[in-house]
Amino acid sequence: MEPSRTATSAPGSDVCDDEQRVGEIGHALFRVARAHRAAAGRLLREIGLYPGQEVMLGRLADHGDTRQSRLVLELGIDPSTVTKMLQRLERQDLVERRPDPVDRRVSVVAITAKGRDLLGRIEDSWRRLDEITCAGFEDEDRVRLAGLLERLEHNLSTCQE
Amino acid sequence: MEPSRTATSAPGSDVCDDEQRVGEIGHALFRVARAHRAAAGRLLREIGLYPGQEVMLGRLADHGDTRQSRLVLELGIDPSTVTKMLQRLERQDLVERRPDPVDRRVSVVAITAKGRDLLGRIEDSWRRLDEITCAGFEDEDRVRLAGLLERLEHNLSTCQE
DNA sequence: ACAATATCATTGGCCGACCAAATATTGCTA
DNA sequence: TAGCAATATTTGGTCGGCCAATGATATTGT
Repeated sequence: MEPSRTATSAPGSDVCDDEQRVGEIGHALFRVARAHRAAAGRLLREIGLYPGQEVMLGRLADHGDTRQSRLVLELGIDPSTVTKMLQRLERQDLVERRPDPVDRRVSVVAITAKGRDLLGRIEDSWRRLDEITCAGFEDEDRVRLAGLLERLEHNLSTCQE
Repeated sequence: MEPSRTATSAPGSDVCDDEQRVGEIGHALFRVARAHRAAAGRLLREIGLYPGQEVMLGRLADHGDTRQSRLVLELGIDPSTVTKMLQRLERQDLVERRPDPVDRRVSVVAITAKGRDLLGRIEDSWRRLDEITCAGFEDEDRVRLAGLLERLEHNLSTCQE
């Protein structure tokens, strides 16, 4: 979503500084997000993955067997997205799913050895991506940006509930 | 793309501060981007649009008749994405396309009156989104964030070329 | 004048992401 | 104990986004 420039110059109303800046952050965030995701996509494609899949694998590697409903909560994505992503990762033998012995509604997910073998390369990919993304940034810049992003994320997750 | 925590604790190597922070910005950016786009999606759905479409309409409103190849360059998205988005907007009578009288390879795009009627509501949507996204931000915060995002975008667009 | 190259847009395919609806199962309450 | 609510997952559909390939047209070089 990006602001239209015509919108802020409605007939008969002066464009003050506040109005001029509305949408500016959203505008910039949208463009950065798209470019970041595209760059991630290019790097991940080198190891046969798509953006988002590496997050899933990393999380499964960290936490071991996990039920899908927990993945939905902790990754913050739609249940159907989790199902389809896992189906694709399963097809590539990177994860395995099995029914819960106690609760037959539940699927439990685990990373496979093949999936685990990718973790090193995944780490290399996002390291390279961050080197690109934050080129020229001092530690102070990174800390400041991380703080601002955290506040944005908090604002956006609050509105979602 | 998000860093795996296991990755930074390789056997036999101490985890220093630098390593700990690798991927952190990318990690945060990924989550903020997703939440921001999801929130944009919800707001835009109220007026029958999808994220990205409002950028297209805004741009066409600002610049009048535009060839598709120029849209590709200025919006920074794939030609096939532009084609398909315009096809959907055309189906909704929000844009119209016609062949260039001089160069038969070229399609020229313009916003329709119906599309133009949406601009006010588009402006309302991104205004509301920015209010949510930047809740609690002082002007200084906004300026600082805008500057940092601009640097990120520049880094990411440089790597793409 | 013709061949080679470049440009423009489209198609097919895949993916993550969401929304809506459906199905199966479990838990809770009267 | 039965009925209902809640939970878990899946399916179908849509969209933006990219990659690869293709066809039509224009430009450039010989």
